[in-house]
Formats: sequence, structure tokens, C-alpha cells
Amino acid sequence: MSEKQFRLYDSLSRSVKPLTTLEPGHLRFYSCGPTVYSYAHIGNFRSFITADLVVRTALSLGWKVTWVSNITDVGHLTEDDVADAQGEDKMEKALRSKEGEQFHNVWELAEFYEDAYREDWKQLNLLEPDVRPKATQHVREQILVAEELISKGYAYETDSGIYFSVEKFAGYGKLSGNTQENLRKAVRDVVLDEEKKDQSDFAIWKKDDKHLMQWFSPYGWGFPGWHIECSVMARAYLGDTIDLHSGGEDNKFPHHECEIAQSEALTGKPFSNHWTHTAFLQVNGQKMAKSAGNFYTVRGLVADGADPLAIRFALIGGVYRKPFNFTDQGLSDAATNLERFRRAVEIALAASGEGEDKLGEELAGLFDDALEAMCSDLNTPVAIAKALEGARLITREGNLNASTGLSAKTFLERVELLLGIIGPLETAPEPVQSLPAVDEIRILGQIEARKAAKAVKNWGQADDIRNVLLAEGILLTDNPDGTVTWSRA
RNA sequence: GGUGCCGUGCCCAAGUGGCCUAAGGGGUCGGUCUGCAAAACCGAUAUUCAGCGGUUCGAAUCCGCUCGGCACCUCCA
Repeated sequence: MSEKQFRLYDSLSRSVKPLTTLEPGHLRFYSCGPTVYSYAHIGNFRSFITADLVVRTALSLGWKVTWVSNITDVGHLTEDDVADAQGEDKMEKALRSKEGEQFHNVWELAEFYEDAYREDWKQLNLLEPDVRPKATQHVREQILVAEELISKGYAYETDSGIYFSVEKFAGYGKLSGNTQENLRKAVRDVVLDEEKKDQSDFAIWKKDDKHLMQWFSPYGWGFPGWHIECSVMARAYLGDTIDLHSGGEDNKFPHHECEIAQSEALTGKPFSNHWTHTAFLQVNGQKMAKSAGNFYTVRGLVADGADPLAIRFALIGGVYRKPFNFTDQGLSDAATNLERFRRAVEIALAASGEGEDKLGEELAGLFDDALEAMCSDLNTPVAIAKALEGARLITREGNLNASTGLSAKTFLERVELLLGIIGPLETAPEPVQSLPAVDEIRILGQIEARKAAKAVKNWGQADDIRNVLLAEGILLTDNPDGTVTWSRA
């Protein structure tokens, strides 16, 4: 089973190819994280979950993984921009928003949204990266790289900053498919900078002594350019050449294109051997945007009663490489399926008694199919289908003996490691939510009253009791063995 | 204007040359169980893959055109 090949689409070669590692069995992986100027939305999380699924698949194959996922806590913002009501700067908007009023400065704002991001990350059951570096912790290295790129002739200084000279790097455009010629022809209102040798050149360092976040460099006060942080942090933790780099499709150009240029110009070695990009998410058939009122965040959906795991489940209902439509219907479909896994977990944990293992072989086969699907360019829908088939086998069997139960538990644990849609097995049956307290004594009393009514075949009264409790959110269930249990509806 | 992606049943969504007389989920309909429900389980639900041409012994899968949707095209992830 460990002989499987992990095939993954590579944006650079534009083909599905085996994910290879420089060191056998050890994946060194860098995934682009968010800029913490606001709450990450579920579209952001779709690409983070792709990274998480790559790691889960690798771990399921028995690989060792070193996963680095950055947090960008440097924004492009100047005091002038803040004062300008027409400004487009995201940090500025965040500071001026209702939520932004609580912050004294951008540092606090960045810290706040970083915490929120980590919480959402946990809620959606993503694994923890081995390292979560922050851009502001690596400014010194970024300055050193800028100096080295200048000395190697790839970068030059102007009055406004340090720029990377695109024409010096022959491979510029190999990821995005943009030729330098096309980039120049692009009919777009670009801010013209007469000092740049070529309008396609991009900033490594910006000189700005008014910036809300600034550092001192050989070029005076300023802040690092947009792309340099990832090049620097990937190299710091993973070496000159990494196995895989991922991000959202919007990262492909210019961000990743520029990373490649900087890193490869610096080291003379390939930056990443494999690139993967997650397609955009739509919400209820529309582009997600704050102006459209469909800007979904994890915490927003949870506040509306969504189960975080159901959000995750819904987000991986389509393959990562195709645009995906997140719908309210899809979310409730996912919640329904989630319940099926939770029932299977309850059954597996309740197993006891003598007997032969009835399901072990079949479940092992299904898990193998699910892993195979994930190894085929992260085919989550097929993997989920196989996992659901296994859950059905378990629930169909009903009462499991101890050895069958062990097989069931093993299956569910492996599915959880691979897909993360079940949650920790011990706590899975009870979704964590703050619900109003209930008067359990009263409910038990009503159950007894209904039992008495049923005993004299007063079905009307029995149904009334059940309906009244249901209206309060309490669901009564008549079990096959005659007992009655209640749960949250 | 350039570059790339997509269009599969009522809804979501796999499959990308023959095992497709198209997975899986939701929904709907029928059944088992139940006093009736709920849950679970069983069964049914696309001769067809946006449209039109073409290539091929064979196409949802390749090519062309048309229609529709999406993303990126610079210093703002």
C-alpha cells in the first residue's frame, strides 16, 4: 500500500505528475498563508485545505512532512493612504471599519486577525504546520537578499526602492504563461514609474518613511516588497530547493512568478519542483465579495449554526482544481453526511463481545480506494464516496463485536487522518457548540408521561408530548429495544 | 487585447478516447422497521454529458466554431 504514487497537477509543467521528494519519503512543503488584515473567508480556506489535504495524503502514505505555512503581517499602507478617503488600501479599510476601531495601530490589528485565523484553522480541522513564520520576523533576511540580488546584477536601486530586473531572468513568465511582451501590452492602468528600467520590474524593497510599518535598511526607512518574504522564509526553513509550493490561483501571477525569479536568481537552483494552485470558490453561484453580501467567513457560518466540520466537508466536495460553488444546500448536504460518519463512530466505539471480524477486509479495501483517489490529484469527491461506503457498511451491521469494532475504528481513524471530516473519534459524536441549557429532569419526566400514554394506546397524547418537545428543539427517538432517548434536533 | 480554466440528471459533483448501457451525496418516489414518526437499511430516479460540425472501428472524453460562466494580466496575494 505504501508503494502508491502520489500524483498531483503541477502548474509549472501543466500536467499531472508524481510528486517526488528530494529526500525519499520526506516532503518539504511551503504553502502561502493569508495576509492578516481581516478575517479569512472560506475561499481563502479552500486553498489552505488543499495544502492540508496534501499533507494528510502524504502522512497517510507514511511519509514524513515538513510543512511551512506563512502569515503575512506586512501590509502596503502609508499614513497618506489612511488619510485618503478614496484609498483602496486593505489595512486602511480594516482600521476604519467597525471592527478596526478597537485597534491602536496596525500591529495590533495584524495580531488580532492572526489569532482569528488560527482559530478558524483549528475549527476547520486543519493540521498544524510545523512552522508558521511571520514576514515581520524575517525582514533582516529580506534586506540581505535584496543586497545580494543587487550585487549579482539582478536588482537595482531607484529613488523609490529596490527593483528586480525582469529581463535579467530568462525564466520570467514560465509559471503564469505571461510573456514579457504580453505583460507590456496589457491594457491596464498601471502606475507608471519612470525610474524603473522596465514597467514589468517588481519591488523587492520600498522606500517609505511614512509607512505604518517600517524598518531601517541600507536604503533608508522602508518596508519589504510584496513577494520577497515567501522566497526568504521558504529558503530559511526548507532549503534552496523545495519539493512543493502551493497557493490560490490568484497567487500564480505575479506572486509566485516573482518568487521563482528572485529565488532562482539568488541560488541558481530550482526554487520548487512542484507547484499547485487551488481554483476560486463561488458562493451560491456568485463571485464572493463583500459588496455582494456573500462574504462567508468560518465564524460567520458557525454563528449561523453551521457545524465547522460540515463547512470543511462542503468545501472538499469538489476537486480543488476546478472552480467550486459553495451553496447553502451543499452545506446542509455535508451536515447530513457528517451525521452518517458520526453514527458509524458511535457504533464502532460501542462494539463489544466475541466474534470474528466481519468487516476488516472490506473496510481496508475501501480505505485503500480512498487513498488511491487522493493520490490521483486529490480526488476528494471519490475519496469521500469510498469513505461513506465504509460508514454504510458499519451502520448496516449495527451491533458490532469487539474485533469488527476494532476494524471499524481503525477505518474511521484512517479516514480522519486522510480527509479530516470526522474529527477526533472520542469527541466526534458531540458537536462543540454553545447551546442554551435544557431542563433534563423535565424532559425525562415528559418521556415517562409519553410512555404511560403509549401504554394505554393514547397515541394523540403521546404525539403531542413529542411535538411540544420538538418545537423546543428536543428530538425524542424510540429505539428498537423499547428505550427512548432524546437529543438536540 | 493577452493568458489559463470550466459548462455532466431536480441540486451539488466524479469521470477526460473503449471496463460509461456516466461514481458518490442531497432531493424526490416506493419498500423494510415503527402505533405513527425519526434514524437506519433496501430499491427506483441521465440511451445521455451546453449547441453544431469534424477526427476515430469507437468520444462526455480529441479538434474547430458558437453560446454561457470564471480567474489572472504588477507592486493590492
